[in-house]
Amino acid sequence: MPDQQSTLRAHRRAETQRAIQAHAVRLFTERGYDGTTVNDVAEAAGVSPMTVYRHFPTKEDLVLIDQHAQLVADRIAASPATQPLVRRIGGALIESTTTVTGGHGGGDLSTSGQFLLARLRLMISTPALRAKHLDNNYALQQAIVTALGDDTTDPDAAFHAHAAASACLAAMHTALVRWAEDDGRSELPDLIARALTAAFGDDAVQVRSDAR
Amino acid sequence: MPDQQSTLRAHRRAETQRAIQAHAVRLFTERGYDGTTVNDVAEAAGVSPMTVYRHFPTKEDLVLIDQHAQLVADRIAASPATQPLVRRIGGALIESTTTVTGGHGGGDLSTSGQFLLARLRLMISTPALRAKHLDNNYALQQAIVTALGDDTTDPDAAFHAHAAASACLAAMHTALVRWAEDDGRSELPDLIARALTAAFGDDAVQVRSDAR
DNA sequence: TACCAATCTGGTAGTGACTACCACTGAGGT
DNA sequence: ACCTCAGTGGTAGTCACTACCAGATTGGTA
Repeated sequence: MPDQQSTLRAHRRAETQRAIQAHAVRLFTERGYDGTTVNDVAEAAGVSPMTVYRHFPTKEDLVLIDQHAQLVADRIAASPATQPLVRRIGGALIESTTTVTGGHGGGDLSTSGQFLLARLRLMISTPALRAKHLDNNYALQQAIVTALGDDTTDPDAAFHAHAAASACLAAMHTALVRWAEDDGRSELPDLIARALTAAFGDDAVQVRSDAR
Repeated sequence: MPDQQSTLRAHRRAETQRAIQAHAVRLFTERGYDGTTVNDVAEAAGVSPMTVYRHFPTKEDLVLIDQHAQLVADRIAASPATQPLVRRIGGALIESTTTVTGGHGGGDLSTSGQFLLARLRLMISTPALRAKHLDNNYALQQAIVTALGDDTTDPDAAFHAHAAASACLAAMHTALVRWAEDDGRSELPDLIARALTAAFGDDAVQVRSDAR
């Protein structure tokens, strides 16, 4: 069965994709996003401009592509439906972020953490990237509402879910900005929890083990 | 003094700007945003493509430009600093929206209301417009935090303000989407109030005179 | 082993948004 | 009447992105 149908092919594809993205983020950081053409990225990665477009539909996706959304949606669907919306969503955001950043202990970041930080800085400072990233967050909001699984027939319930999800994601974005300003020195999950608390009040976030 | 320095000139400038935008929104609605070129808009408005770019820096701005942000910032600055953040911000959003939509009584919309609705529909359905609109909301968030006037030296206070502002704006955006889905039949200020309540709880929105 | 099919890659020639750079016109104030 | 300058238009160019087509490599098959 074609599950891992051609490991070699898939692996090579993933590898060139990773290489292109790495060169892109490096060049964007060095020369600026607008000061770097897609041709520059292709040349640096040793491929043709065509190949870049095959792996990344747009120039923005060279920075923005990740699989965070799927992670969050899965956590949402797995959360107990008895809790209030904001807590379900906020909890999923915090947990999935913990997975991504890895439970490193406060100090310096791993290589992947530095890469994430570089991408985040570009997202925040470059208007085109920031705009598309916010739109991706909007798509994530739709996914979250779907994953909540509450009855979609009641328009009021759907409205409630959308309002809660959008507000939670906005708070998370605020935490991401703060994290980038701190150069990743703080614990991102803690920052998200604090942002949620700041927006919704103390009862919005579940009591945690308080590892601070 | 050059306050109203050349009424005729300023008036003509504002008039062509308005005409270009009207034709743009009409064409985008008829043929789709991506299916309409800036040249098409220029031709329909009877000006050269150059002139369009003089008045609107980007194609997206043909739909997005408005002065809502200034209205909100003014209201924020005028709000009493004693109230909680979410209430100050939410109140300003509701009040400024009431100003924009005009206190019409439930039924059909004025011409300007229809125009606003058409623009909003484009913003929601067109990815490029949606992304830039969300980024404009992000800029508004910065403006709101500044207008709050709380001491900017304390990073924690600033973080709190950003989290609250972003969450409020997200809730408002949810209300805007719902309003567009209702074809503007509901009262937008009421929808915003409901979205804020859905996200933050009953105590987030001030009790209103209930003019319904 | 020879063959087929699908995928990966590269090239060419566009379209369309947007940006210099320059020239013309007409309104406002002296 | 003259000067200034904002407003407008034209040309040529850059760059993101998209068909359309062609060669190469890999995986499975007769």
